[in-house]
Amino acid sequence: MSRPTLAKGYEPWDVEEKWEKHWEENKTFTPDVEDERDPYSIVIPPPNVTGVLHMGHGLNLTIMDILCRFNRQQGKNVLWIPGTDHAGIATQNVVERRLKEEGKTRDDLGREKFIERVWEWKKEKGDHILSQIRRMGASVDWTREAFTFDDQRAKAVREVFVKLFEDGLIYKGDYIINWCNRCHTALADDEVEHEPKPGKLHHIRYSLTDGSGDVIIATTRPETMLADTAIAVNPEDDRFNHLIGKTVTVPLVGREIPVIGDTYVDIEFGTGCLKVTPAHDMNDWELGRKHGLEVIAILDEQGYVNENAPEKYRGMFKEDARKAVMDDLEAEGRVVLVEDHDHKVGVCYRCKSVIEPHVSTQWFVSMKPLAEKARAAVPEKTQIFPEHWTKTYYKWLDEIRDWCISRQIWWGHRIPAWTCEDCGELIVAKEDPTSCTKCGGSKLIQDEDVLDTWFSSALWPFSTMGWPDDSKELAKYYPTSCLVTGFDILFFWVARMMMMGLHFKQEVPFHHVYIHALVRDEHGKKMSKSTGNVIDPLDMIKKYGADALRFTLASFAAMGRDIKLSEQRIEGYRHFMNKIWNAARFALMNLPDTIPAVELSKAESLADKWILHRLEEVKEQVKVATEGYRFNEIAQTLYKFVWSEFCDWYLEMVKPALYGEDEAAKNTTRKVLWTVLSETLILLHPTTPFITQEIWSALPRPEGDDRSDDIATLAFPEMRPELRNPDALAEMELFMGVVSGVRNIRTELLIEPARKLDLLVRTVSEADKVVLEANIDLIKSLGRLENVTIGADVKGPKASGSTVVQGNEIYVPLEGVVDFDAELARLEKNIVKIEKTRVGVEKKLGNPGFVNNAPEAVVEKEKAKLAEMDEELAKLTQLKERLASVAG
RNA sequence: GGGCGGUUAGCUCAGUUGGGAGAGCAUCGGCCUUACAAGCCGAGGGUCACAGGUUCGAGCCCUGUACCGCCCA
Repeated sequence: MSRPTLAKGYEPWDVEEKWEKHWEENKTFTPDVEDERDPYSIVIPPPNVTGVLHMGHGLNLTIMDILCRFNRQQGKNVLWIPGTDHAGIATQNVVERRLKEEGKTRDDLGREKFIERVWEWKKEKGDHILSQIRRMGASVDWTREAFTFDDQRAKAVREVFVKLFEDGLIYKGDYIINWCNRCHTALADDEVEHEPKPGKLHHIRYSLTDGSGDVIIATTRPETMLADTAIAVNPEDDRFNHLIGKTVTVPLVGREIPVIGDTYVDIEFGTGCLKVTPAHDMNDWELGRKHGLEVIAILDEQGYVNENAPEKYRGMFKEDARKAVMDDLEAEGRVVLVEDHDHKVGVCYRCKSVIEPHVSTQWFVSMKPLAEKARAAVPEKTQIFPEHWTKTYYKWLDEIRDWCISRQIWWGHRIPAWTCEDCGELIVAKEDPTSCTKCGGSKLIQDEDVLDTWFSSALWPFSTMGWPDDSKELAKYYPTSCLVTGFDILFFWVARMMMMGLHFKQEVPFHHVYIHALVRDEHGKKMSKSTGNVIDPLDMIKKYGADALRFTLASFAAMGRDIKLSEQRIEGYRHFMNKIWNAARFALMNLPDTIPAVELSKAESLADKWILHRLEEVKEQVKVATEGYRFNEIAQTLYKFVWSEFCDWYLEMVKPALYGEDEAAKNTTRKVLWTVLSETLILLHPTTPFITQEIWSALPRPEGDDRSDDIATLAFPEMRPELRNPDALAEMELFMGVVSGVRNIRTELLIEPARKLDLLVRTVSEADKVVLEANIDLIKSLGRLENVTIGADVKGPKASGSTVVQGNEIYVPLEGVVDFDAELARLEKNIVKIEKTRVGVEKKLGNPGFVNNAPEAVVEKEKAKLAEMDEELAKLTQLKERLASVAG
């Protein structure tokens, strides 16, 4: 078949689109469930269906894709399930905003029509993010795409709700919840974010009912005093503990309330006296429950004062009520002090409006029994990486409160609970009931509320595999191998999946959890639209290609650190893509249509032996790094190998052989070049799938190599321990040292690069002499040299640029070429440099503690180092003196 | 207030059982050397936040301090 030729520079756009389509159309990543090989499975953290791809998704997808592609290479049966999340509140908000543009509200449409509108919107716009996932190159199985609100997932949700209800783990009750006035819904504790806001601390005087004095309390929310049902002091506070048991009168209201004692009260804070308002503060609610206090709510669901407050304030919005209350207190002379006080205010994680604690009837899941099992499973059944997140996971589970799962919105799984209008029976059922199970009546009213989106997300690892139905997928791929996510949803999501997995599958949902960093901007700020510092992954893909973006993200993904992304880095790695591309172009220009069948062990040239040795090391390093989730190490290892070794040295060294007449040597090198390139492509493939695929498909093969043109299906390169060759590594170091030495002399003495120089090497050993002589032509070409003389008795002219490489003296004759002062200075610089490190080593060896206690190998190494430096110093000094005698 | 993480070159960051401080970018100098100027060759640059401790030896382990960030109350 004819193979494509490569363009001069790498143009990612067409290439990426081509392979993305190819993979999806060929179902390359749809695994065979019947396949007997070991499974490896991942479920995608479903992005909001309303969302657009951001850098966090980019990182998340890159990491999962590296893992999936790598495990395919390892011969695993890999399943990666994609999908989206119906994002109840967020999605409803989006559609409501659209309606508003038409001048309508959701109530104008009614529940049924409104939900139809949301589905329409979802079809039209909602799947946008899925195409963005495709652009990242994610090797997901598109045939198994799931949605948290589709029919199969709805079935799972009902099953779970009913089962939990029957197990007594779901209940309905009055509780103080976080209420978003704007979204008109309850929020779970962890859906509330805390933002620092400037505020005031108001000191207000209450009078003891018995007339024996006053109590001054401090509050940030004076309007809630209308709902006070107690005053609390710390029983250890000698200033106030004598008040416990007395009563005070609430100003403006006239209600008589008790003074209670509780160590919860912070003696240092404010006045040391706390007003207790169970209906409007989370902590006060707890306090109220503990002390059996009355609960009086004076604000309604929209934030207006209700009929439980004195008539004067009714109908006022809370902010206005605050002002009115303060004015009236002022008039009564009860305001003692108002001071500035910055405090943290809870805001809705969706709309950022201030959260109002609110007492209402909601549905809850009892967390304690579920949490205990989820806690116990880590780290025995599920390990968290990096490990330190385990502690945070425990802490949250230990302090967990019941989970409020009802939401007062329309877009979501409606709670499968019905009330019989005739007898009041509550029916919870998987199938919609037609008649009351108790009285047989047919007037059944379904609960208006829907479930928290995270309720369905919590089932994701098994609901995506067809649960509650029996499925081959569940048998094969559950538990999943690894969950990859950011720490911001460790609680929202990960812990709850653990609970649900353990409760319903009796097994953890994943063996590993890899927590990756948050992506921030280059100054460490969280990227947000309002700050305007968002780096859009799609923009980056358009500019630099998906591979460059992926490689950048991988190279930044060191464990346990935030990522500060800058566009410059992406640009830098795009250059790397181009480097790979051009190395491949070079190879293609110099490889025949059929790669010669030469045994790699027959490779004789230093370059071949060395690069094969390095390739073995790199294969091992990449494998170990990937297995250890050290993605930055994968990137670093490959970058260095490809650029600094393969391109900078190997390709330069094989040019003469490839251009030469010696057919045997040429064929060996062709085979080695092809091997190193093709295996490196496979190693790079999980990180940069597109460019490696494109090159691979253009690459010729040896006779009998019938591997697929699709690099995504190839196995990890086999390890060839017999090609490891430490001698070649050492010889190469000598070779590179000599070439670099010459180059250094040339550049530092400002000799024109084009000018041919001579070189004399006085070798220190026969072995070194053999190595250098064997590669004399390469030394000439890489050093731009004319005549090279190597030998133990070589005498360099005094007027030379010179240096010492592993004891071998290097002379570049410079008579008439250079100014001697510059060379003297250069030698001196080298001497000083070595002397500096010598001092440290000498000191170390002079310390008996070191010589006696350190491992012998370490001591020997230091001794050898000292000897080498001494030799080098002696020679350099001699060279300097010789030159000085001529120059003088 | 409690918990967690961070502090290494001008910038962004590596540094895995404690044993010669590294990379990329940026900077400086020189090159269109026939795969690549998105490139090549070379150079400069660091009291590893601070103070103690353990050790023959600490960027790494322990204690404390300062500053920055995040989470929770």
